Amino acid sequence: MPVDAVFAALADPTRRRMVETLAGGSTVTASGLAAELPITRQAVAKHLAALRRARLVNTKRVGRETRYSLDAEPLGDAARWIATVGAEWDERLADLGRLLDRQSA
Amino acid sequence: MPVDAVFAALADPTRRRMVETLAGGSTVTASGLAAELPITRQAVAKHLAALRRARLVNTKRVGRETRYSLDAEPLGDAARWIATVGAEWDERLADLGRLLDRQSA
DNA sequence: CTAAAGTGCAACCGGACGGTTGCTCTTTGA
DNA sequence: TCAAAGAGCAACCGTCCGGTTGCACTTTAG
Repeated sequence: MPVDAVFAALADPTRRRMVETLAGGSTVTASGLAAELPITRQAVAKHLAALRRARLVNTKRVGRETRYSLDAEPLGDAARWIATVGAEWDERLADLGRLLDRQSA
Repeated sequence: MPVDAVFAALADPTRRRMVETLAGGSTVTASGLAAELPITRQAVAKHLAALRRARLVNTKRVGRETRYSLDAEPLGDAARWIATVGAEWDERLADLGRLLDRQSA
């Protein structure tokens, strides 16, 4: 299941911060990203690999640097799962509400 | 950050399946859940503990059994994060964000 | 009263994870 | 041309995770 990798990727705060940075539409390199974070460039590269595993990020080699950009489509899959489960929950609440209305009348 | 625990909880397929089961509104015990899964009762208990850490599940002790029920509210937090970062990318995610804002108001 | 059911706690195991250091390779710019 | 920049690969370390077994405790049912 690809949604596994998406939720796993989003579970790490460093990775979420990276996604937030990329959300503006900017492309970034591992070294550039590491300059703004308290971790090593290699650690950043590992996080970016996890995001790439979740298809949340695209890579493009330009000369000696690798530029990463966001692909938000897998986010839709995760959101869809949440919305589905939540819909059943809301349906249950709707049922409970109708029951209470009937009993109070 | 509580959203850490939510995404981490949803990253495991067994845990997502449990949430789907609970989404119907039913309450369940660790033993009852283990009967339908290919894992031990103790493993189920650990998964339920992870869901409880994410506030996705409520516990209620009744006699000798512990009954678990779903609390979908933290799902809204996760969905809201996704909708925020993905709003510029996907109009559907923007719609989800507006929906969540309306429901929380 | 006693045995079974349901739970909780603790220890253990293999593997994945976050992070580091060290090295090599390619590309670029002065 | 040659050193610096950017990246990739590999090994290592401590910790967490999913899962198991074993045991003790409480509650229920016959």
